[in-house]
Amino acid sequence: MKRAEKIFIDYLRENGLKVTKERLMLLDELFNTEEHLDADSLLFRMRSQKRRVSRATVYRTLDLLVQCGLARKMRLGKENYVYEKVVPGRSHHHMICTVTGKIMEFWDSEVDDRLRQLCQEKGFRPTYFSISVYGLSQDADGER
Amino acid sequence: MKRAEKIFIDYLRENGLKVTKERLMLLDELFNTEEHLDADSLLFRMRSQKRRVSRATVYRTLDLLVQCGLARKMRLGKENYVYEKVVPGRSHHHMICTVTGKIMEFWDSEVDDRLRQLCQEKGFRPTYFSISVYGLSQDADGER
DNA sequence: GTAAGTGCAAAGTGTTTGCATGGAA
DNA sequence: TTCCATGCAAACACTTTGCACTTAC
Repeated sequence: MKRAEKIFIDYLRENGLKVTKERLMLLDELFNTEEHLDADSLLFRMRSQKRRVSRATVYRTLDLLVQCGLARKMRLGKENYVYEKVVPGRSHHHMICTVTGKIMEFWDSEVDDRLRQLCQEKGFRPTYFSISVYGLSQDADGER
Repeated sequence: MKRAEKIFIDYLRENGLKVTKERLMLLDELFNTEEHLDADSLLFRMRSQKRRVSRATVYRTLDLLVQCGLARKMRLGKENYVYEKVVPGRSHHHMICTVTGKIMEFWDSEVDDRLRQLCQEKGFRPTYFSISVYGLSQDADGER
């Protein structure tokens, strides 16, 4: 069994919740994509594989995945929420191209360390940092 | 006339738009508050001063203010958009307390410089950085 | 006088919820 | 057999839009 699946199942059992095929299918789908997904894209991906779930279940399951730490829920400048799997040791930030919509991930310990230091100076206890850099990716230049 | 008002009026004239009392009142109100406002709070502040405008006009005017660079539109983890005035030389990021909802501003050239450098390495041309640090502010500790 | 702005209410959007039915434990 | 989960549709919260009337220019 995959690591994430174990975490999810343990979480469900510990909380008196049920392990359903819908929940496992959604977990699987989220972890099989590298991209950031919104609820609708996830729903569409499920349907294109004939793994039928309702939109409500998608939202409810994504919530659970966030609660047990397997997913992250964000807004990246769009109107809707996007979700991404959480992989330990793979924390990262985003560069978002305002022309193509493309999202690049990056991470840098120097930035994170400095932010942590600033928090300490202000007496703020950080849970997590969300950095979104908006601008133009290389491939967008031609399209302007 | 205040700097922001001049910018706004110039922008309107240049674009064949009209300078209305509603638009000026809203600009004034936004620039008279230090906080981040959502459309409804702004509407409420206007009403409490008997400066009557409709909700639609609030949204439409905030849009204009964003377009002419006098306001910034963001999501800070909440469901709705918040707006803040843009004051030159006062760019900043946010620390958001997940318990009290309190928002602190901060700015640090070291972080910004490092981010700019990272962008350059990736061939990304940044327009702006949005950093949201979520966590607990000092006054939230007692409430847990 | 004319084009643009306003307020209102209706329509949109993305997300959440109530309820009857279905399914895991 | 007992709750919990699901699917559906209705409800929601916030934002945008169409339209008749008003106002800046």
